[in-house]
Amino acid sequence: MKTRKGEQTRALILETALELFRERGYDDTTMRAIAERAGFALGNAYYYFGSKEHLVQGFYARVHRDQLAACQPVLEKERGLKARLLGVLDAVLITIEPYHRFAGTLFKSAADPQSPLNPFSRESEPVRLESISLFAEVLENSNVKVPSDLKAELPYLLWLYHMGIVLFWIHDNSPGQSRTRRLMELTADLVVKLIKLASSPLMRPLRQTTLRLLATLKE
Amino acid sequence: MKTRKGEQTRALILETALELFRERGYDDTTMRAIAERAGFALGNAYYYFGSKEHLVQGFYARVHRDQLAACQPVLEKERGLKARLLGVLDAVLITIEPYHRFAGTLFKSAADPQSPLNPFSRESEPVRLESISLFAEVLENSNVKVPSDLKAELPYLLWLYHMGIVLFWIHDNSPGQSRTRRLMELTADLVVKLIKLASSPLMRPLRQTTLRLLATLKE
DNA sequence: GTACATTATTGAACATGTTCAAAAACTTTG
DNA sequence: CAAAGTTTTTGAACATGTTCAATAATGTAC
Repeated sequence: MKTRKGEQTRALILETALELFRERGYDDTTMRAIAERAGFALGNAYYYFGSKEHLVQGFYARVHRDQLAACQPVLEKERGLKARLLGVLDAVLITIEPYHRFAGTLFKSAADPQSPLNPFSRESEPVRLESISLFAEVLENSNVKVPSDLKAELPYLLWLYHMGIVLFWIHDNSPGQSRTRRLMELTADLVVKLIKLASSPLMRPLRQTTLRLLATLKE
Repeated sequence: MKTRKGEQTRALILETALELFRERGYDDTTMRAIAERAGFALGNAYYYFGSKEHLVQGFYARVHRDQLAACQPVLEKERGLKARLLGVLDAVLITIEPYHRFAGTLFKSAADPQSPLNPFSRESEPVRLESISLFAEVLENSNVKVPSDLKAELPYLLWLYHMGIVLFWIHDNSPGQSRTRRLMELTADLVVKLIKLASSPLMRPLRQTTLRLLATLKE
């Protein structure tokens, strides 16, 4: 039956939750507070979201949507790899910025291999794949040529790199997370140089060894 | 006053906790169960350990002590860097093996920047510094020569590498965590080769750039 | 040994995530 | 529209981490 009424309540609960997450962080946002502000009984929140953590999956999806939108202009205009990469990273940081306080305690659960919030988990797969394909896009329409063996794995590697930046951002307490931005600039440059270096025919043997290692890791 | 009685109770509670962690994992070990099996009232556990997480600091200290002991023979005998490195990694894996189930849910908290369990936190500093100095030892008495600029940072980098291995181990559900052992072999070889490569005078400029980046990251 | 101080221990209370059976609201069917 | 079925909502109950004031045990000083 899945009526419109349900969808509305569901959306309202998620909105309220994100609002409270921004205001007080994860731990200090109680399920009771969410239910109360949304105007429902406690149990109702659990009808739509199986647990507090499931609310965070909603957060992921929401944030990814906003990131896509935020980096579109740059990806349409720019062709240089570094500029495109920075465009995406910039979009990511801008989108998650209001949630900095929230992100710390969130990553609690995210690091647990059993948790559905883990970026490598099956539950996170949809968002993860979408995110990886965004980096494929970054690469695809840039003016940098990479050999096909590397090209296949590079989007995933760039996604990993981007996760590293986000991890650093979480720990970054400098005003406005300025250190993360510095890191972003420095490493983006390095990453692009490294890609060009690794693409050289001279590097083929080392490149293939490394790619094989990577394949082993991914099962 | 800090009498012997107190120390005994404290030790008993920690022992019981580790026992239960091994048996049922972290989440399924309730503070009540620990208190009950140790033969005390619930509140008493909190007299000695401020929270459930504080019990984990006890786990860290204990495990580090065992690791030191386990790798001592290899460090006294071997001089080759790869063998010494593998000796330590092997000791680490052997020591934490009974806690594999526990480690997953544990790293929940460990990833939270605010949590005292975070390996980078101030509370973890004592154990962290001891662990880093173990890698200094690995390097110091090996037969590999590294330039002094690199030598200063290398123990920390090796510690990071070792944390990466442990992180992989946590996620590794292959029987006996055999994939982690394969990864260990492969990467230890790579790491040693990389160290030798980075030590070459030709690599000085790139090495220094990278070290400067690292310094920036560490504040 | 008695009085005092410190350390250990208890048990009850509280907050919060989660579950669930029952009630209410809504939709479909005849 | 009434009956039957489905979705939504409620409120009370439960488990567990945590706190705290009260009590017991232990040590110290005279």
